Parts: sequence; C-alpha cells; structure tokens
Amino acid sequence: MSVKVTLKTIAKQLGYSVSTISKALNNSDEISLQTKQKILAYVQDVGYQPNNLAVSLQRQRTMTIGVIVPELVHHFFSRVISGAENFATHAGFKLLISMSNDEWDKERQMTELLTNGYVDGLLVSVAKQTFEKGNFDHFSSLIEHNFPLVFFDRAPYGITVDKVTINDIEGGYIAVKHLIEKGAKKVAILTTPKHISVGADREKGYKKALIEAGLLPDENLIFRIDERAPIREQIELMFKQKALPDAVFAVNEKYAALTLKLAVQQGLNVPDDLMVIGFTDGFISKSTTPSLSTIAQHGFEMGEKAMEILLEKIEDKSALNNPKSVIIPTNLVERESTKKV
Amino acid sequence: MSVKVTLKTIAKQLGYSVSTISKALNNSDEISLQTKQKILAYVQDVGYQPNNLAVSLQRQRTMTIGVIVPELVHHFFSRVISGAENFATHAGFKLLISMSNDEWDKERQMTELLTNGYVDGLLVSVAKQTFEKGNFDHFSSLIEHNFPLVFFDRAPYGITVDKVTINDIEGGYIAVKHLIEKGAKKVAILTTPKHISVGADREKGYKKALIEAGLLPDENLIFRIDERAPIREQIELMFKQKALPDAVFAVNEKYAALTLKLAVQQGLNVPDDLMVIGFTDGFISKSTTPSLSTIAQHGFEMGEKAMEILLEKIEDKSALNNPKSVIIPTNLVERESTKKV
DNA sequence: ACAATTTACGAAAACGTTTTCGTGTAACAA
DNA sequence: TTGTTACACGAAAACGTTTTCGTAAATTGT
Repeated sequence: MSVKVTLKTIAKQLGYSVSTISKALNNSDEISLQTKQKILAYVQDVGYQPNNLAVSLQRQRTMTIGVIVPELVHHFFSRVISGAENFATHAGFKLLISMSNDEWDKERQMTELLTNGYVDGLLVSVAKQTFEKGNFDHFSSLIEHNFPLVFFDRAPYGITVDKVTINDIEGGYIAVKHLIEKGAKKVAILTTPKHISVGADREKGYKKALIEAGLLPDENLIFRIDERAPIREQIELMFKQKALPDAVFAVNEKYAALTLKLAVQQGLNVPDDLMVIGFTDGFISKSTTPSLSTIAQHGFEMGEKAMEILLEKIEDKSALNNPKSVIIPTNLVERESTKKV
Repeated sequence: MSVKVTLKTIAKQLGYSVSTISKALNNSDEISLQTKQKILAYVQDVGYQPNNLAVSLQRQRTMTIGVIVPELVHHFFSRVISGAENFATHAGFKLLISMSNDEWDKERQMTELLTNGYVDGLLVSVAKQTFEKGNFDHFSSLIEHNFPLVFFDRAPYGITVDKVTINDIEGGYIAVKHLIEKGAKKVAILTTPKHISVGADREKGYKKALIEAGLLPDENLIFRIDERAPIREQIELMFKQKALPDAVFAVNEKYAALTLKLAVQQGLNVPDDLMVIGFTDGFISKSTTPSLSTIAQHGFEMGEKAMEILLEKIEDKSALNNPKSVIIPTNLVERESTKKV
C-alpha cells in the first residue's frame, strides 16, 4: 500500500519547501530551471497527482460544469450534452453529468451536491416531478445567490431565468400543419399530462394548426399518456374508437414508434390509412419501417448555446442582471410515415 | 450580491466560535440544546450550505462514486447506471457520471479528474479507442495505488482487475444456436472490429454454435463494421452477396434494427426469408415491426453487482487482494424476427 | 568596493471545514 | 469548605493546495 504522495511529502524528500514544489509544478519563473527539472523528474517518477479538492478550494474555481438531466437514454438529451461538452471543452471546462430520474428530491439533492463546491456553473433540464410539485425553491435560492445557472429544454415557470428552449408551440404547429397539408381531416394527438410544459405547448401548436385549417379540436382525439401506467394500453385506446383518426401527432419518439407498431398490428397501412409524425429526430425514427416523419430539435446546438450563455455568466458576473431566453428553431423532417401521394 | 455565508461569518454574527457552529450543525452533544436551536434557526434563515470541497478535504471521504461510460445513449449503459445508482443510494452514496465518448484521452482525463479527490471509488466501462491503443496506464496506476476501481461490461485485458461482465461468448452461442434450431443453414454475423472484446467474444460464440451444428464458419459471412464509415452502406454489402444468408446475428441493437429495415426494403420477408437476432433488450427491439429477438443483458443487475463489489472494496481495503470477476447471465428473448413456423 | 538590483527560495496565511484537546464555570459529593 | 465531575464552549491543528510577502545570496552597475 503506497502512501499518498502530496506536496508535503515531496518537499520533505527533496529538501525543498512546499511552496517551492508548488511553484515549480506550476512553472513559475521564480524557480530556477535546474530545480524545476529536478522536481519534475521526481514528480514524474512517483506519479504525483494534485488533489483537485484542495486546488479548487484554494482557487475558488473548479473549471467544471454540472449538467442535470431528467433521463440519460433520450437521444435528445445526450445530443444536448454532447453540444454542451463540445463548447465547454474548448473553453477548458470539464463536464460532470447527473440525472434526476425525473424525481424532485433527487434533482434537489444533486443540485446541492454540485453547486456546493464541485462546479462553477450548472445546466439543468427540470424533472417532471418538479413541475408536478411546482416547487422550484432549490433553483430560486441559487439564483438569489447569483450562482451561474442556465436551463435548457424544460425551464421552471413563474421565475425569470436564463434558458434556451425550443419553440414547442411552433413545433407542434408545424407537425400538424404538415399532416393537414397531406390531407388529414381527423388528427389525433398523443401527449403528456398538462403540467409538463413541453407537452402542453406542443398541444397548443396542434390546436392552433387545426383551427387555422378550419378543423375543430376534439377532446376525444386528445390522449394524455400517464407514464405511471402501461403506455401501450393507453395508445391502444385510440384504436378502439368508433371512428379512427386518419393521422396522429405523437409528442415524442417513443409514442410515435409505439403508435406505428400498433397501427401495423391492426392491419392499417401507414401512411395510407394513418399518418404518423413524432418529435425528436433520433435513431428510432430512422430505423422503423416505414421511417417516421418528425420534428427535429437540434439538441447539439441547444447544448452549445446553453453552455455559451453559462460561461458568459461565469466569466462576467455582471451579466447576471438581464436573463437571456434563447429559442432554437425546429424543423420538419419528412419521411415515409407521412409520405402520401 | 449576497456575500457567501460560511461557518466563519455565522460565528461572527452569532458571537460563537467556528467550532461551536460546526458542532451544533453536526448535532454534537457537546453543545447545549438552546445554542443548537439558536444556531439552527439562524442557519436556516440565511440558507447556509456547507462547502462540499472543504468537508471532503477534511473528512478524506466524499461519499460519491464516479461512473465512466463510453456513451450515454445506449439503453444498456443507462440500465447499468440505474442499477448502480440504486445500490449506491441505499448505502448513502451519490453518483457522478461522465462519458468518455469512446475516446482514450477523454477517458484518461475524466478518471484523473474524478479520482483526484472527487470520488471515493470508480466504476468504468472502457472506451473503444482505449482497446485500440491497448494503453491502460491510467487504470493500472490507480490499481497500484489501491484506489477502489471496478470495471463493468468492457474490462481491460492483460491486467487482473475486479470486473462484472456478461459471458459474451455464451450470449453469441445462444443467439446463433437459436437461429440454427429455427432452421437457419447460412447465418451471417454483423460484428465489430476484432479489438473490441465484446464483439470478438460474441463472434467466438457464433463460430462455436456453427461448428457444433456441423456448419463451417465462412469468412464471407462475417461483416466487421467500422463505425468511422457509414454503417448502412456496410450492411448493404451483405445484401449484395451472390447467395444471401438466411439468418443474421447482429452484435448490437443498432445493427439489428438497421438490418431489419434494409431487409424489408429489399423486399425480403422477416423472418421467412431472413431471420434477424440482436443483442441488448432495449426499446428499439420491442418497437420494430416485426419485433426483434435478442439476447437480454440485464444491465440493471450488472450495475447493482458492480456497485456492491466497489462499496465492499471501499469499506474494507484489505479485500483488495483478491480481484473478483463476476459474470451476469444472459438469456434469449424470442420475438417475431425469428418466429418461423 | 559599495550600493542597487535581481534571483531563488521559504514562511505563513488562506480556502472552509472537522476534530482533538484544553479550560473555565457550574453542579455535585463529602 | 474543598475536591471531583460534568457541561459548554473555544483554540488550534489538520486536510492539500496556492499565493503574497519577505529576504538572503548572487549579480550587476559605477
């Protein structure tokens, strides 16, 4: 069991003071070339690594950014993380990721862990349960203390914050307008419970497109999925309706893929009998047969932009006064599931 | 801009010493009930949060575990993380996740960041590029210094380490044996380059099953995908062969889904003309039409087990002598893509 | 040869905690 | 009363760094 090697032990071994060792390792010009080399050689030999805790504590800076996402498996979130990381790396920052599991308490716990010393700034997409509770205290106290914080995709409501999101209303609108242009007369929506803002907004866009086309939104065509129950069964309800819809807008990739599968099982032809469009352009949408039309969210750019804003706030704390709200545009990706005529 | 509140500022405000404040907050019985209450009340009021860096530095313990995965999007990895987190939470530990992006340098950088103070132990699944380079120095130096480290799924070769993996040879064997039992005579494999051990092992299982059934492995039926080039085109090569295979074993979910899609595009009926089986039981396999048979890996249990071993090592450093190697069993999940007759 | 400057290093404080040890006062026993 | 014990708190060291400041010795200038 090798004993831990610190500046102190090195200093003792080499007969220098701790400060000399530290300066030599930081390449200070207060130290002569010879001693630097001697120290460097020894340090290499014993494989010394500085203790990050001590360094950060002293420097009052960690050069790392925390990211909290609700879930990791989502293609979209992982794209955001990649974008954020890309930007951060170029600025010399590292990333520490953690997931809230869409739970309020875990989210609270992780933001406290990270913000009390581990990171210089935080990027977060808030948990579903947090929206349900409507309790954003763990964030507002950070904001009060001027801790650099930027939200992405899912931001708290009721408090003004820096955020980069997509225009979900517009995304929903574009999707449904596309369906209508392709001839749909009766379009259903598979969405989330109302308290999830992204789902609610996409639903608003859905209604807007319907009304604009002179179609009346019909509550019987709106299916709000409760993820605590089996999803498949809830989607099946749609197929049990007396008059089937001729198109469906699913607010995420998972619902879209499931709808597609169930439709085929029912003997329906997609897109001829039923058109399907999803949200998020991940691997799933490309790999189904027929492939799924969808609204692309550009997570990578969202991550980059969010990180850019965050680093600005870190560099220049005075920029904290005017919260920024950036919107990343979406766009339609047309594939086979809506390619009618 | 509220000034940062520390033990020192609290002490000054309340007229106590720093040590008294600290003890009160840690509920030491050296402090009278009255003063505790007074201090508690004040602390609540100003919203004091201890600095984790300082606490960890002093305690020489962080109560957090680092996890390094190659990628986040994979369903399998995120299941492992969930399992690990589940176990860790019960033991009072938190998780910090980071991804190597399958790059050697990023992997090295993150292990150094995490192990130099941030975490008490590390769980890692090694990056593809690390296998290519064959350079595991960043891990062996940790092992030399007795830092608690456990690998999962992808472990380094050439050095003995604690690890929990699946039996990839067996998994490949089971998959191919299933295809043969269903009547396949000419089974192709879509695998990774040879240096990726999981791919190589599944290929071994593939060959074993073939030989056992009296079929000769044919190099023309082995397709090693290079992910730096377009994957789709490489799979299409398989369909351009003079004599098509009647079954294919894809070593991961992505390749399987793509194969399925391309087969349908070629006008082939799956499973009648071509059977397909994948690896990893994620959302994709369930949502395709036809749904994909696959080998389930049980990532959640792998994560739990890996964490269990890691925490044991942390608690009892003497257990470091005999590295453990645990194997999580796999099993066949039969779905439509192989359901012939 | 002497002052002025530069060079090369060390002492000590600081970052924010925890913890060991010491100590003055109050309460108790004899 | 005096001696003992318990109580409630403070001083200071420690965790492993960085950084400011001070200062001998070496170098330079005249």
